[in-house]
Amino acid sequence: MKGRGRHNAVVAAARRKQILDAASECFRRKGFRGASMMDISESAGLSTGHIYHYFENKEAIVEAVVDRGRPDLTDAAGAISSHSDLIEALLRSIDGKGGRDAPAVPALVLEVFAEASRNSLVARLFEAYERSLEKRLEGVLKSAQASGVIDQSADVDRLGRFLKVVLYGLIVHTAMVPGLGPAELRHVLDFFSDNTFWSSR
Amino acid sequence: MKGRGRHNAVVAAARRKQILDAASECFRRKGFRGASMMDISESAGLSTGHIYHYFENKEAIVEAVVDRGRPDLTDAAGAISSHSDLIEALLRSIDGKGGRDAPAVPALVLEVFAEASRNSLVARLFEAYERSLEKRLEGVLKSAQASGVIDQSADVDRLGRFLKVVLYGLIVHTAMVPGLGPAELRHVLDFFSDNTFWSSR
Amino acid sequence: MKGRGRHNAVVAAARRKQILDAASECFRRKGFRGASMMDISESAGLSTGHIYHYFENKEAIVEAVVDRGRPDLTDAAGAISSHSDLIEALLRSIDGKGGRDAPAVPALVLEVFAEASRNSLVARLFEAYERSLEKRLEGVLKSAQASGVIDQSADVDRLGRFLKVVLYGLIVHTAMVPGLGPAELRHVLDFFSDNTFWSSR
Amino acid sequence: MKGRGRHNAVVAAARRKQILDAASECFRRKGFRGASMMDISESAGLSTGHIYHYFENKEAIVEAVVDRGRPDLTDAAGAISSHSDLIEALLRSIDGKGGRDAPAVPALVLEVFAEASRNSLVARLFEAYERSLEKRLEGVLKSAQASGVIDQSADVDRLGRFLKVVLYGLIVHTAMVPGLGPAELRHVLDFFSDNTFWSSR
DNA sequence: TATGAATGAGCTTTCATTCAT
DNA sequence: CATGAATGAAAGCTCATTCAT
Repeated sequence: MKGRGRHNAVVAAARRKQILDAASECFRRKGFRGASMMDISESAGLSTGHIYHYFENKEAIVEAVVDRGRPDLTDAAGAISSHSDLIEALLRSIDGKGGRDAPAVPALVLEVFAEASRNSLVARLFEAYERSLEKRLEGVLKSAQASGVIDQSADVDRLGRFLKVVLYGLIVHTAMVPGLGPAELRHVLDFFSDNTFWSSR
Repeated sequence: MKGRGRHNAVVAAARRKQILDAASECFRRKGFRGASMMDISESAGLSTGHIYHYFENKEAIVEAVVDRGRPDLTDAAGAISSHSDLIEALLRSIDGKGGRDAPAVPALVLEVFAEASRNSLVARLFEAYERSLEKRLEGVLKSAQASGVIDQSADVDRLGRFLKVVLYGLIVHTAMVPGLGPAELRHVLDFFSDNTFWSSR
Repeated sequence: MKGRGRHNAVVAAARRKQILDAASECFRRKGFRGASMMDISESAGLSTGHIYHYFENKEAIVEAVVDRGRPDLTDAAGAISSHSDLIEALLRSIDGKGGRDAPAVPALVLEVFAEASRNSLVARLFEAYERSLEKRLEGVLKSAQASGVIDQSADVDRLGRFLKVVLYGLIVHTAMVPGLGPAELRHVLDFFSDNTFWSSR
Repeated sequence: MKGRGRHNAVVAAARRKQILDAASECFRRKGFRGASMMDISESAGLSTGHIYHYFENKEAIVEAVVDRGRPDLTDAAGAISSHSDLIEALLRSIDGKGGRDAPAVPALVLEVFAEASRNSLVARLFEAYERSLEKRLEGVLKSAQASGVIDQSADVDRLGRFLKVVLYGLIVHTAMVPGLGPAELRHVLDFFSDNTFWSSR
């Protein structure tokens, strides 16, 4: 029974992921309100009713999707020993590579931005998102400062706050301009590095 | 008949504004999809059916709301003779003071960002928004360069592109963080001016 | 005042005709339910509200349109001295030339047929239509019998009843088959005359 | 799963029939436009929304109702060995006994006639109806000719075209005159047989 | 566990009718 | 007489959610 229980738990986790993957894709394409439960169930390959075994309602799915989009902190502390490392680390914060369970697709993040301004639960989740992002930036910047990429005298807190805003802007920009790849994003960030406080160039 | 016609035109324009004001508020609070025609009509103080005398359908209202949020270019060319002037001009681009018929409320702009990625008409209007913003920034930066606030050797184009991203980020930030006022925004932008290419500080 | 009164009556009659003409056309194209009061008012070239000065409501317009479509009896008693005369007289009963104030356009008559089976007032008007048609046929047939075109021994009553059914069928056929002109209709009726009771051929 | 699938198919077919029966009755009483989806759903005994599991929209219901009213051809080739047989076969073409899945209720056929002149899809279905009727008449007449009921020299094509018109007229007549039973219809058709080309009387 | 039939509230939109001007 | 702004009651349709199987 215990073995079966554990097996069930594994299957249940897989089902939840299956549903959240489908939901994320639907939300990205149609928005939280535009995507119907049937869209999601068809996309996930199971029946509409079955979804309600894993999530209480649509709202719960939205929350779960928003929640797992939060940036992961574990791998962020990689060594930052050059400009390139820094830029790459920043880019990873928005291109989804730095996500936890799922890529933080920009178009979906925009949806979260919009939803957060009217859904208090999503707003709270967004705050967690923001905290994660700040922590991550702090880690990256301190690592960069430790290796001398950033000048010792730089105000890392202010720099972090500014960078957060820049990353938000990049998320918007990436979602809106279809063909925007990492190369173009790097150009924007390069400008940033050209005109500042870096110790070694 | 002519007098009546003119009177009607005036009243009609007032009604349209009345509807768009109500719709903007509803959209801001509930989103484009979440706000119902009844929400809008009640908020505007007229019957649901009556709205259809002024707008063909809900989509047309969305378009009109999005369209009138586009930044105005006319007053952007004020003289930029100091850092403060520049920062103020930039802030005006996002706090709605620089709008045309209506303030570009950040939360509403977020809605536009999200909607643009799936509604082609809104996407086109967003492009116009982006062009307006670019033009406006170009004007501001050239004015700043002319008066020596920005160094002659600065690459105004790249600077403009970067600033656009920063402004997008500020819009997101402003919409998400409730108590964020001009003072805090100025702090973020101050950082920008501290670390760059300015000729006179 | 009296002169003005009479003038007003003339204008009023003209307005009513103007409205009924427009309504007939709209009803023909969209059906009684499908045509809106706005369709009719636009087509008539006056305001929606103004129509209510001349007709109590839409129902009254329907009735008036149905009523004036009733075949006219006055000119039916023309001499029937040959087969051709007879066939032409019958054709006139359905092609609208025999109408009173307005042509009995087949597609509109179909609308009346359908409406009559559920609208008791239209049903009563249809009965009047049927009586008129019967009277007309009786007149035509008696005239034909008087001139020897139809045999004296023919049962004019039964023949009339049969012809009425044939005419209903022709109305349906004419409305449904787009290119159906008088020539084709004559062919159908010719068959009728080929195989019957005519005294002189 | 398979058993359930088959069961579902059976239930689904029953539901479709249930809906179409209810819709036919509603359409007959109120017309295609006059009958609302709520009328139909209440009459069918299920919820409004549920109907949309079986039909894409109201238009699809109209089509299905019109389509299944088309005369069936399979049983039309019964032997026609007497006048009575012929008359009965013709009557069966309009009284619904000769229909496929559902009786072709005259009042409903009138609705189709009227609708066909403005709804292109119904128009196409009506053409199929007309073809079916023609085929059926052709079969009946050839059978009658084979058994000598109709003279060998008769032009069966022209006769068929004429009969089609007569049948249309009878449909109109039947729908309009409430108490019209088979007996009266037979009288009208009897007249037809009295005055023509029959070989054996 | 899994299905999808079933519900009913709510959506956008249309339209006959009224009425202030 | 004449207008068309204004109303509100449906209309067709969608969809989150429930539940019998």
